[in-house]
Amino acid sequence: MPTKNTTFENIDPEKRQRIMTEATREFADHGFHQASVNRMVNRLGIAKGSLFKYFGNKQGLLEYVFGHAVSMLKAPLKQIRMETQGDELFTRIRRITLAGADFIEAHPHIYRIYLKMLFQENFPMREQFLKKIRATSAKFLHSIVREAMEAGQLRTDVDPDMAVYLLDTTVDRFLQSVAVPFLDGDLNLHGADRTTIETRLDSMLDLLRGGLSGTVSHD
Amino acid sequence: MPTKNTTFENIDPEKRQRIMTEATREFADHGFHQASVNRMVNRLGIAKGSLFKYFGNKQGLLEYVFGHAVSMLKAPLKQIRMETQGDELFTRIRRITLAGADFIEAHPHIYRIYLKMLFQENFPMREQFLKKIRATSAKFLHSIVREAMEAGQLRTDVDPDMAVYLLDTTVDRFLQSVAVPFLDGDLNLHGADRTTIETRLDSMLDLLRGGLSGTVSHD
Amino acid sequence: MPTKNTTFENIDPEKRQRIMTEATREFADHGFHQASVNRMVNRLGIAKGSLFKYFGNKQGLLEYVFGHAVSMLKAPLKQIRMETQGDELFTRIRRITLAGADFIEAHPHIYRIYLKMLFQENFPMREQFLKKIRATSAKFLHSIVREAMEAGQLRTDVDPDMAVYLLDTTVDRFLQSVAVPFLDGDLNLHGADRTTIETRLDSMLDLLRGGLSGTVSHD
Amino acid sequence: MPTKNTTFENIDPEKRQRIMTEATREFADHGFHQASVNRMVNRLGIAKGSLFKYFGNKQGLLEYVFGHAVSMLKAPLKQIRMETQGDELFTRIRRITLAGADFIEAHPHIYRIYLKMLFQENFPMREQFLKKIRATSAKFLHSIVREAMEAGQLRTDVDPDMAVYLLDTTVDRFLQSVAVPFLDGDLNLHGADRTTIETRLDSMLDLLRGGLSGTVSHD
DNA sequence: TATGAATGAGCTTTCATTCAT
DNA sequence: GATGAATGAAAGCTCATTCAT
Repeated sequence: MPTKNTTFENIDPEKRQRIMTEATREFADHGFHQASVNRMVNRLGIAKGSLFKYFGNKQGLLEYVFGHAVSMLKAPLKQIRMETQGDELFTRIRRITLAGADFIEAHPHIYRIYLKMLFQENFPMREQFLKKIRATSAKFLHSIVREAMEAGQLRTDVDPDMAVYLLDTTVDRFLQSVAVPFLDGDLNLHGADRTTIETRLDSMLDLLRGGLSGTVSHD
Repeated sequence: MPTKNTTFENIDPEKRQRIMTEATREFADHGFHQASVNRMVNRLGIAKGSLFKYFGNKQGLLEYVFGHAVSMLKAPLKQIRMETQGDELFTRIRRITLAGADFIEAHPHIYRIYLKMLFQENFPMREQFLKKIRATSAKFLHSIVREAMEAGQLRTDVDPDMAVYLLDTTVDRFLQSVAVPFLDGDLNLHGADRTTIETRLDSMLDLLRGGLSGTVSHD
Repeated sequence: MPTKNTTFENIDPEKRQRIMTEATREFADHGFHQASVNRMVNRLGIAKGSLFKYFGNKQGLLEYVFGHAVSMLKAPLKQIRMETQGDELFTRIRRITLAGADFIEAHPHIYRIYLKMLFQENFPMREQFLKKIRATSAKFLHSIVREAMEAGQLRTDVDPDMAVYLLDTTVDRFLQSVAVPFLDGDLNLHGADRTTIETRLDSMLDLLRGGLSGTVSHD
Repeated sequence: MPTKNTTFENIDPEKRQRIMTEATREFADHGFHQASVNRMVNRLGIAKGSLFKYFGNKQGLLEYVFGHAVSMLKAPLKQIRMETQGDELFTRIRRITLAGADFIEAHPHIYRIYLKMLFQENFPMREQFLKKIRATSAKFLHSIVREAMEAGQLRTDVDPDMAVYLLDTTVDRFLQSVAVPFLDGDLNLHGADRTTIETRLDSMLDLLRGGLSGTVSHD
């Protein structure tokens, strides 16, 4: 969540929006250390001192951007959880994944910051940020897996942790495939249109459903 | 593969090895732009000019390091392909995944460079490097999927591209879970011992096998 | 003396006092150039623009602070001069020195500003300020030395200027020893209690009396 | 003493000298925080990076300058101590003071750095530097006071610590009077010629001798 | 061939001061 | 009269790269 910051909160909302957009883009393009405050203020056409007045330092800006991003994620996530209450497990996963794809399309920079943070160990606040994100995600998946087990939609011999992990992995990597080139194999998911994405996702979930819920041949 | 580089190839092999190790570590720790040639030469105790004589510039060094890494990957990969010729699909996948885990444990820096490259768009040579790697991996998986289909180990209605994608995804993300914190959920794969890794992998492949090859309940 | 400054003189006296205290502290801690107007207004919780309205610029603030300090010095100095009228030379010096130590204890920041000004050549208004202070001090000492000579309390062959210088030096350095570490040798004057200070001062003046008056009291 | 610094020690001695002179001047003029590395390199006509290569950072430069200054002080101090072995106390003090005045005239910047350090609490390394200097000075004075007492040149009832303090004070302040305006009263010691300095010093020591030794020479 | 001193553009950050509200 | 957002020059410091020795 945003740091208490009276100056930044008091300026013209349109300007505020431009700064957030530009900063998000810069961090998405370059990560933290390689992001340049100079570049940002030059592109924004504002004074360098202003940015430091708003956020204290470069890391403060990052934290604000991150807080802003998280706050944008919360609303749609909560809505989906409620809307799919009672639905079958894979229907829910499908909805979540597509919502993720929509979010990535609407806010590609935010997702790229998240990916950079995952694989750049010296990203500031990395541990705190990632812990929070992964915990939220894990709690969510655990709850829907539990509900699915109680509804008899999952094989009883499946370790719930493993099920959560597999679903997480699949959803996560699917979204990476949509957002990042080189990770989508011959499925051409990167930058694909919505129809293609849905079709591919359905195929994939179908295969997963076989393992998680189906009768297993080698029993 | 290594750039043609007569000067570097002619120096004392031990020194050559130390330089490769140090450079690999630096790039793994800091990515490309944030890696510091100063730090490398200080730690190595060699002259800065030497490094530039050998590799022209920082990017040249990276390319050499990358070529060196790829050459180290080829041998074990080839060996596994041959050793598992004729084995069942999931047995082969299992072998490949465990070989990957071994490689990561033996050469953690190389794997971290690869991960950094995946998600840092401004990594030099990124496109070329990743295309080559993913192509190799895809070709390999396609060939064993085809062999599995011909041997009747896969449902006939499964799209081969989708099967390759799903296997790739699963193996890839499993290895990330072993190497990177925050990606292993409650399975505690990160930094786990060999036994744990094997057990988890078996559970996971079991679930996948259900989907890819098993009798499907909703047929 | 305070610059004519109607705006500042008209504000709430308590606020005025807080500003003076904070500014004095800041200049005492950091000298002139290193003092930060930002820090002051942050600590005071007032608007930056207000300070500049009151004093024009940073130097104006310093001048006001200095004038304020001088005005606080005048009263006790005048009182001592009158109270010790007719007393023996060293009794007067003793009273003055102890009054100085009291002032330093009551207003440590003021004394530290004075010391900083002495040895920082680029302190604004330095020449004017120091000339005024030293002139006051010199005039005072000259008058009591003259009175002492007329009263036959000093050797007749002593150069009055030299006597003034020696007394000034001794008093001045004694006060520095009380206020600044590293200047008190093994006498431990820095931060000492009043009793210790008086004892040390008496010993010292005793030795000086021997040289200046030609009589050694303890023989 | 100078930090181990191979790069700086390897460059052209003349350039090295120019850098030391310029840096000493800058610190003498502006203290530490207000001293500008930019200004130094501009005046020197060298690259900014070079200075940081030599000394790591601004503080490293200061430490080197300080070490250099101390090393320049040691030789003459040692020589005087030996040359005046067996001389009468005040003869020794006289020699030391005049040597101090010579040093200040030859190296005015060094002395001004010392003064700045005394009264600027946030001078880096201040405690360590001052402790070392004052300890050396105190040890020296203690030894010659002890020798004087053993030779019967001091009143037996004088506290040796007090004698050391008084001598230290007097010498120290005399040197300040020579180096800094506003501290010399009507004696006009600041910037005075050697003859004037010697005459004033003799008068002053004469007065001190009266108090410390119990004999008044001019009676 | 190997060295390492020199470079200067670039970085993040601070600050006194101005002025529209 | 009070406010506080905006400014931009200057600060300390890092770095890949060059080149004379």
